[in-house]
Formats: sequence, C-alpha cells, structure tokens
Amino acid sequence: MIRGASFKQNTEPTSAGNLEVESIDFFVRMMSILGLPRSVGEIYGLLYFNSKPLSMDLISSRLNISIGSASQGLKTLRALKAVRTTYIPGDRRDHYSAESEFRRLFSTFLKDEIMPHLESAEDRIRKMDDEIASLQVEDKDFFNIRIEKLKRLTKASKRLLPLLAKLLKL
Amino acid sequence: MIRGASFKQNTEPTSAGNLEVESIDFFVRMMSILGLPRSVGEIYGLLYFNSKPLSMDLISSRLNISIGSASQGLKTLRALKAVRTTYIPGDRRDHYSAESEFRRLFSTFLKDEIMPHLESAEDRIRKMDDEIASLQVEDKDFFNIRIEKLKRLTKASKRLLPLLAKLLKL
DNA sequence: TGCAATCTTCAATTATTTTTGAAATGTTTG
DNA sequence: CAAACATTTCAAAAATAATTGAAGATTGCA
Repeated sequence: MIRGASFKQNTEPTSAGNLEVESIDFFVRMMSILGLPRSVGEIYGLLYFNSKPLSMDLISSRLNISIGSASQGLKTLRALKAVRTTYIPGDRRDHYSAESEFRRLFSTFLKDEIMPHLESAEDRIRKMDDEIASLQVEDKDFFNIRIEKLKRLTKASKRLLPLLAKLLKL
Repeated sequence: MIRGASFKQNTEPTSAGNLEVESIDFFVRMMSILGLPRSVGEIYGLLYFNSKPLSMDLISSRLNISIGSASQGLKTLRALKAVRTTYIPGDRRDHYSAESEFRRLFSTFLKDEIMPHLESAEDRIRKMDDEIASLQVEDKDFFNIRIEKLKRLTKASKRLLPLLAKLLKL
C-alpha cells in the first residue's frame, strides 16, 4: 500500500505551504513505484519545490523524520544522483537541492538497479542452456524454444531500456 | 534483498531437474524487480519449463508452499495474464501453464500497475498547478519551471511506456 | 440432492524492510 | 587541541508485506 504525505506543517508564512504537501505526496508514490522507501520520496518531494538548498537537520525536522533516516535517505538520493550538495558560505552544514533532470535520475537508476540484474540474468540463462544440452528428454524442442525466448527477452531489454532513457527528453 | 530458489527437489527422474531450479531462481528475481512476491516468481518459474500444465496442489507441493499461497499467487498471475488454465479430461482440477509471450505479460503489467499511477499523478499535478496560480511569492518562475517538468515527465511516460511494450517483439 | 474434491479467503503468524535513537566518527573553529 | 557541531552507522524497535492454515464457499459427479 502506498501512503501519501503526512508531515509537520510548515510554519514559515513565506513558503509554498500546501504545494509542498502535494509534492511530497507525489514523489512518495513515484519513488515507491521504483521500490524506494517512503522517506526517500519525502525528502525528494520536499526539495523539489524549494528554490533554496536545505540542510539535513531542516529536512529532518520539517518532515518529522529522524536525523538517521534523513542521512540514510540523502545517501540513497546521492547515489541516484537525484540530489546535489551546495556550499553555503558561513554554514558548515551540507545543503541539498533536488536534481530536476529526470532523465539523468532515471538513467542512473537503470544503470545501477536494472542493468546488473540483466547481466546476471544472462549468466543464468547460459547455465540453463548448458543444462538443456546435457539433457536426454523428449521435450527438448520445447525447452529450446523457451530458452530462446528468455534470451530474446534479456537481449531486447538490454537494448531497449537505455534507449528509453534517451528518448525521455524533458 | 532478492533471494534465490530453494524448493523441494523434484523426484521424478524424467523431468528437467536442475533446469527447474534455475528457472525458478530466474523468475523469482525477475518478478521481484517488478515488485511481485517471491511465491509468484516461484510459480511462474516452475511452470515456464514444464510442457505439461500443472495442478495447484502439485505446484504447492513441488514448491513447498501452502495451498493458500499457491492460490493467491495463481490469482496474481491470472490477473497479469501470465498463466493460462487448461482443461484436462477426467480431472476436475484446474491445470496451469505459463504464458510465454512476455510482451503480453508486460503490457498487462503496464496497463494495470503503472498507468493508473500516471493518471492519478496527472490529477495531482493539476492541483499543484492551481496552488501555484493562487500563490503570491517571488519564486513563481521557479515553481512554474518545476511543475512544467513534472508535466513533461508524466506526458512522456504515458507516451513512451506503451511504445516500449510494442517494441518488445519477442 | 448430497457428498467429496477443489478452490478461495482471511485472521494470525512469520519474515522482511524501514525507521529510530544513540553511540561512534569525523570536522571545523576558537 | 579540545569543545561544539555535523554526519554516519547500526542494533533494536516499529511498520509493512507475505505466508500459512483452517474455515467457508463452490463445483462437479454419483
């Protein structure tokens, strides 16, 4: 189940109040499609509609999540290149803002989360192929057709997914 | 974490023994990328390399999962059109075999699991847009650019994903 | 129609994932 | 260099998700 946003209401009168709630809600769901935890979506959603970079403790207090969660979530977002750090003179804390180029975000996700699976899938298919070769059964044809389909599937995926990232001109 | 296959070894000497283990392993991982539970991958993996349709109780005993799990998993697979039922004369049990056309499987998945999210995302973006319109802040430009990017993202996704399913000629 | 076989459902249990909170590890500056 | 600040890490707790097992519903056959 995908829950929406629920966070400590922003008290600054100058900021975009409700918009932030909507944004957090939006990205919590988005990220959960990609299998990323709630806190990661919350953080990204908060940053996405903030023109000024935010510090970790501000993120943590604004979202009502622990500092540990914020640290962990920002680590994930950094790994995805979904977030960038900015130096703010006179402040020793790191400040984060959202990388809004989804194409980059998406292609990092593909490279780190999907492609490795496809590579190891190819290994496993090779093993199956050997298995079939050394097999003495009547249904050999059936097995060969099935394995052929698996090969095509991984090959097509490896070809198509990066293409998808390229087509995603935003 | 994605675990591999571990199931009661098939004792029939005529069948493809190890191949089945590999296949189950393969699809458990595959399905888990799509966010589907282990048991669903196991069942599909078992069926994929069986030329004969299997009954539910056989599936359950072969995989060492409860009959309830098997029923639930088959329901999911049926909803995804990843599995078809066959009538076997003289046997009142349903018998299942794997739908091996991944293209169909994938496009059902898109339609049922991804598209609804994109639709509701569009609603939410509309709300954000209204929010911004009724907003009196200096950063209005920034907000507008960001929301524009969100709009493009969902639009491109809605366009591209079905195309992907079509390109996936296997 | 009644019975046995088959299948579905769902509350309770078990397994897994995420979050917290606090201790450990850096880092900067007075 | 030490104190204060900032961040990371990780074991324990909390939250979620998946599986079981048994009760209930459904189906087909005698």
